[in-house]
Amino acid sequence: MTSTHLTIRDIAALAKVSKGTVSRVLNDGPGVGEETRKRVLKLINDLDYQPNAAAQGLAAKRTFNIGVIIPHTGNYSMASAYWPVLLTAITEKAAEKNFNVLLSTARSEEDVDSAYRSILRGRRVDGVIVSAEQFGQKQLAELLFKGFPFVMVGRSSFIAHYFVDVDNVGGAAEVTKHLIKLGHHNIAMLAGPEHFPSVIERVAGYQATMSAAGLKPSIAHCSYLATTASESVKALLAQRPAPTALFVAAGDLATPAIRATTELGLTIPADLALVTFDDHPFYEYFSPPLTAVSQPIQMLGQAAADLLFALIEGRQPEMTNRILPSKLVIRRSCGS
Amino acid sequence: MTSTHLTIRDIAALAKVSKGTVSRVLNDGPGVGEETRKRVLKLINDLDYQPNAAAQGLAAKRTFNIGVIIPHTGNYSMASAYWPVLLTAITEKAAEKNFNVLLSTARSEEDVDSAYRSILRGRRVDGVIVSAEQFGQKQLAELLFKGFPFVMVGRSSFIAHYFVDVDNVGGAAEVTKHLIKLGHHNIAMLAGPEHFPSVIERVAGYQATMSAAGLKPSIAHCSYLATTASESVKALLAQRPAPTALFVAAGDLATPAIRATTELGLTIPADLALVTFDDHPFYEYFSPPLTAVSQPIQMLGQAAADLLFALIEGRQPEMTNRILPSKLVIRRSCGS
DNA sequence: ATGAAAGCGCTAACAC
DNA sequence: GTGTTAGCGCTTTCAT
Repeated sequence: MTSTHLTIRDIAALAKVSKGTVSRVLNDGPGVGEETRKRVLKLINDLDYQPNAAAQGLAAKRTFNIGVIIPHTGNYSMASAYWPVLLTAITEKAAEKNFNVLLSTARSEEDVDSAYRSILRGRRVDGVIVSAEQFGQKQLAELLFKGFPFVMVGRSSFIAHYFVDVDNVGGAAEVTKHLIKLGHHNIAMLAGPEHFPSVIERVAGYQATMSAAGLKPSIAHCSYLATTASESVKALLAQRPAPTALFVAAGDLATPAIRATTELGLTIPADLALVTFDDHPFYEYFSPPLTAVSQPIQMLGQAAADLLFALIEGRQPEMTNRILPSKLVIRRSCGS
Repeated sequence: MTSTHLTIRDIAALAKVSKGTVSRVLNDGPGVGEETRKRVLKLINDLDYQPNAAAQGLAAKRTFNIGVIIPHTGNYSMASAYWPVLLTAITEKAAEKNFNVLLSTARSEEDVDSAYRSILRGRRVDGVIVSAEQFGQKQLAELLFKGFPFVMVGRSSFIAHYFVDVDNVGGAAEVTKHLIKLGHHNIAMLAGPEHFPSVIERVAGYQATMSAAGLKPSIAHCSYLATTASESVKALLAQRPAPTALFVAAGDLATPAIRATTELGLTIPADLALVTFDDHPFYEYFSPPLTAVSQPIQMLGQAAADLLFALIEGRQPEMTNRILPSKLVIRRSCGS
């Protein structure tokens, strides 16, 4: 940036007013005559003047940036449309408010911490949207303690705060009911890591529905790594009587599960009905097309951003959270 | 943020040195005694002090942020793994350098302009990575004129500058050769909008290979909208003699093309061999599994970031661009 | 309604 | 090697 930039001084001089007045115009503040306001505004537009963000931030103690911290367990999860869509929705909401989005991808607990330090401690953002499951308890507690605006996507198990989430219990229950209605009695569930809230909720929805139908639940937990997922599926399917249906309760687990069934020589849906959580535009083209629980990802992002901006602007949100309904998209893998 | 923050003053006072010395320590500058450096560093660590980014930015004229402007033509392109993977690669490279990533998603020319204004004119970033195809000519020219560090992902047709790109010509040629080797003579190509450099290059690779083999090229251009893509495919396949192979030269066009063939009652690969550009982890599970040109997306992101940081740090990059090879991933849709 | 002036928390000369 | 000081470009009292 060699060229000398326009500053508020320049505008003030050209408009023959003080910097203070220009600042008032800039911030739509009161106490400026209609006459002068117009004159200053015209100058700003004509010269394409943009205030220096750092200077504004330093003086006014706000950055007009929001932070978004997203986890990515390996490259694989990038195959999912979840994060990109969420991020886009958030970015668009932010743009409406003239906010920018500062992104941090966190691969590990360590990354989470460094993201936290760099973004939050350096006061680069006015608020932050975080993934509950991956964000450390310690950092979360500090945010809460400091009263720093933040909202979680997905509820946290250890902290009560603002969050948005899909109705995991309802979604899982719907899947289970559908499978039962199709005549299945032995319905197995492949779930993610045990302590994750979303996992706990999906398990709860499944278990409650199974019990209500007098059926015996059968659950395997696994990490989000493809190999452990495949192993878990094989273990589930080795049980006797063999499950005739499999509920894959996490998006990243769908293809590993399919691979495992293929390796086992099973055909979907003839030998095994399969339903997965979190839909994807490509599932329609799978062999067979995948029945999936569609999450309102875009709405989750918008809701998270709305909540955050309410917090940032000091408005007390009416609700401390938003639980959005999922929708079961029935294709062929469940055998209907 | 109610709690009062630690500043450089506090550290200076506690260490019984001046702010200047603390600043030197902070920036690994010379002229600080080993003794004092240690003492200050310990204080910084113990108190978990983080300098205020706005103040640093204002004083030093650098932000430690880089901007990334990504286009998204509708929600659909978010199904592709392209942007998420690119973004992740960039973010990780940035994290290594202790830079943050400021994200702008641009849906339209208008968005591009507002992203530009807000990010660049406000001097919120030290450099920017942009998608050539979507970034306006005017803004690009201004960046160049000002000597502002930026690199493009995908080459621009109207501006010569630093960029990274996949070998579009080579990738398209490889696809075409493969199809010819499989015995096809009537190979049609579905390409994106005519004026996009990536499209032009892929068309060139296809045409050259067809001509060299004495075959007649047959190309349909379409927008990235699913409906126009489907129509173009139908038009291509209505030609006589009918094409026996279809080269879909853009990732976003693959599923619309498949849908069109299905609607036409054609079976892949029996009636029509199909190959697409830009691979996706899910293609393996399609019916039939899709043969695709895999782009080194992660490496593109890393290369772009490397180039940008060289520019930001004032090092003259050895190369003005990086063209990375693609890889043809053969599955069943091409009939091999 | 407007101007003047005091910072915001840093960096970078420049002294010593 | 270390302290002092003058800004960086804004916002925000406080006068007028």
